[in-house]
Amino acid sequence: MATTAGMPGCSVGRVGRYTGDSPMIDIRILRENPELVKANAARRGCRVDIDELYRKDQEYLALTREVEELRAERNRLSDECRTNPDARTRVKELKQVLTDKEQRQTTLKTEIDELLTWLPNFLADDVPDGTSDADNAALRVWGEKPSFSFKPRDHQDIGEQLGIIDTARGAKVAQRGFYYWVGAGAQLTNALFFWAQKELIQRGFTSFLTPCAAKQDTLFGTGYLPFFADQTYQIANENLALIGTSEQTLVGYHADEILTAEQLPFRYTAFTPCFRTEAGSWGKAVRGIFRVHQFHKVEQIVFCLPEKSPECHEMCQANEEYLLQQLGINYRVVKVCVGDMGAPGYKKYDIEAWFAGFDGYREVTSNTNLTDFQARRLNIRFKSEDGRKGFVHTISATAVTDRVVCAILENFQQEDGTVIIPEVLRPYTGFVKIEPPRKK
RNA sequence: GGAGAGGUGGCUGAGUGGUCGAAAGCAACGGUUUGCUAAACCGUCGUACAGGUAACACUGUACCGAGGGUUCGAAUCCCUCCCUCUCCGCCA
Repeated sequence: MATTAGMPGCSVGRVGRYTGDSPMIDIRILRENPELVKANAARRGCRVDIDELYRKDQEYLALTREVEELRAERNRLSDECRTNPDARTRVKELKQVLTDKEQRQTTLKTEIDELLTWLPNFLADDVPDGTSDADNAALRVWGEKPSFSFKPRDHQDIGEQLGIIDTARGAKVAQRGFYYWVGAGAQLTNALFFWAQKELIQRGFTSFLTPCAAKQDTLFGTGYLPFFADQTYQIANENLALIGTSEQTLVGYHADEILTAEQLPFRYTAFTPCFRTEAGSWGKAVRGIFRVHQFHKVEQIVFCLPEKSPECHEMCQANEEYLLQQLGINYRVVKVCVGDMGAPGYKKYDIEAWFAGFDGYREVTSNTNLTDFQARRLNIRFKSEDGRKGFVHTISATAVTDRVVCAILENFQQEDGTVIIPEVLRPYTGFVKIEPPRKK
């Protein structure tokens, strides 16, 4: 997805839980090395004026020192009032000066926070330059493309012919962009999701069923606000949105908590629907159910110590690839370039599976190391026995989605119109192939 | 949806205008005693930011759900909001 990062001034209202206590990025980096922040923002297409931010922060710092001194004086005088009534008049005078400065301080803080809200995460050294998915760096390919003695159909055609995908009724009942899995299709999809969770649980993941709605603070904390505000379905009359991914509810799970360092990493998985408005994506990949308003996903989330996040990122990647390998789906791994990565990301891999009907590779999963970006916003810290403290790092990775089912349909279709079920899923489907409905 | 109760430090729980960043207990940490464990006793024990230090120490400010108000001074009084819990009703 193309990034829309960096739209300062595009107000999303009073968004987020951020009250100024946990900077979006470590504000000390801005203070000590504004050029670094500036270069990063520039590379990521973030339009926040870092010079302006720096100036405001400096003014804020100086003003804060003044205000604190004045308050100290006020507190001393207040105390004196108990024995010396004359002090009252002096305090009153002082208060006027103080109030003016405090108001300026509040204004500055608000402005600074608004700017900080839009600052993107830093980038890993090896993130490729580029502006779109065309610039992603191919890393490796696994498996072979299936060969066909006929022209393979895409999942839309297959789904219709087998009667297992119903987009027409999805549109009738909900809207275009919603769909039904029907019969063997629903069974196959359920099988995939159940199997994927089972595999992850065997690798130390804890299984979750999470809320499918989350409040603004949670979306803000996970970085979906303000950066992807137009992607979320807001629930009318509620401070709630439908989740765009269980990442939001799984990472938010530990908001405002201090995790025991020795117990990390925490590995979580959940299966949820994911709701996205896909505003601004009209005309892109509309065929089939590749880009829809509701899809389903088994997610991997990791909370870990900062120095472990690259390792955990690779661990999630290995899990994703393992699942596709077990399914026998040919795929390639790409390292996502700057322009194709969301603002919260530090480093991201996508997996693109082969889609025989589409005759090309298409994104099925993604895996992002967010470093401390979410942890700062959500105030998720760790503490170790030796007293070390800090913000944890989080990894957010797909395990499987409906798109993987689509890849199965396209890659394992047969000339007779049936689809062969990958072996690992057969214990969960109870059948080895999907056959067309009998003609009456 | 109807009725009520309440939000204080890791937990329990005092605290109705200053000496309260906050009693007490528990938990935790350090120590003494002990053949070991337990117990007992002594001590330490919130967070963030700014200043300060080689690093500690230390100093200041803020924080008792959130925001605003009254006051020289607010955990404490007033207003608004949020949240949680209990009971009743309905219900997968």
